[in-house]
Amino acid sequence: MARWEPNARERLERAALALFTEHGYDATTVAEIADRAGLSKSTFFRHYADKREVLFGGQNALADRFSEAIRATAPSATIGACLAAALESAAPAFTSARHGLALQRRAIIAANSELQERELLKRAGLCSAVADALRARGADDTTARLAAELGILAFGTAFARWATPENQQPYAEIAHTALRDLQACAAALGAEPDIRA
Amino acid sequence: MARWEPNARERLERAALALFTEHGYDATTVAEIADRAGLSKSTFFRHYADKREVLFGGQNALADRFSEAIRATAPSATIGACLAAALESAAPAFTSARHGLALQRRAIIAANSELQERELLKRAGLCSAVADALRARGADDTTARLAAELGILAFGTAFARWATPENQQPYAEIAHTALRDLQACAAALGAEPDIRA
DNA sequence: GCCGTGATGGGACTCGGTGTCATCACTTAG
DNA sequence: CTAAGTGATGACACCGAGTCCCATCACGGC
Repeated sequence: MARWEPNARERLERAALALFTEHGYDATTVAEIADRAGLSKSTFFRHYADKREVLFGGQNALADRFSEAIRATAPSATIGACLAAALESAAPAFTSARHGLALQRRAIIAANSELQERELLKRAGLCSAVADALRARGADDTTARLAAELGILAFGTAFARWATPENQQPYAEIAHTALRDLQACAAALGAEPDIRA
Repeated sequence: MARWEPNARERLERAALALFTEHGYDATTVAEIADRAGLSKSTFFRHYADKREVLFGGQNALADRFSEAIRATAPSATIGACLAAALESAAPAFTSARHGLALQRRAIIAANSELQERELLKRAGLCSAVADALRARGADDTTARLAAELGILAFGTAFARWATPENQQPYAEIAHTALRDLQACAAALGAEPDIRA
């Protein structure tokens, strides 16, 4: 595809991660990122719409994975099974090899609210992708939205637990327990006496 | 309190809402907003940390209302009742008198992803406020987080239904049904057979 | 060897956002 | 009544994100 050095995006992401970790997100200039990647500011913005976006390249692929995983489930599968399938489909992105990078990225985002906003937007994107996929299976709107929210909540919990310095457990296991915890919780809340003021 | 014209913030918010509606968010300059409000760019940033923030002044107050409403519930109240109390406490902010402004604001935000990001951040703030309040009542972490997420989801649904041109129903009723719908849904999802891949 | 295509670099420009300093309105002490 | 103090403001300079436009260079096909 690309000519010259074909790894432009990858180089930019590595450079950004390194500089953000070294000097912080705010203190790092787009020009500096581009320089370290051997590119120019113009080229950076040709690859990423935003300075923030350089940290969220993978997030976009996740939405597709989730949708596809749900679309691939048997028509008889329960909604819970669909969510489980979606969360499992993300496993390849969270191997132990990427654990270090995930920690670095997490620390950067935690230190900057601009980046937290972007992460929430990406998460909302995941949410609507899942909800759409569920609706396509025939779930009604409210159920699809709630189930998607639940699924993404479980995903968020699982990811947060996985991306911890002490963690040694593989992502798949963590995701599984997170999902079951939430299911139990939902049952308990749903079983409460009717809500009256 | 303030001297000169004491309505600086209010004037800025009105001016911003008007200009955003007229020319769009992106095409409106902070200097233009300040001009129309009879102030300067410097003063704008003294009142709002951000250009976006001028649309989200009320959101901060909501978090306090929610926390306070939950803290004020009887110790015997169920979690569902706490959520209901929180959502009801927001009613004064959503009177029919403010319906028009809410519609305007909603349209502006819907047209700009920067503003959607900010709204998600504010919503996340509401979420952790509610979760904190529930934890303070003794709820365990997972339950508090899920319940808060559920409550804010219901709030989001209710607000979306309220802030519609055709809507005539008062916010309180809408919030009540949104909450019950979600509770029923949670029960259904929780009652599903155990989640296995 | 020539030309089209596409990735790149460079520079000019706008605007959001920060920081500093002077100014003005109003208050209070004397 | 005046002088000092306080707080909101305005004017200005400055930096960096993001946009636009145009020149350039590498590679493939002819």
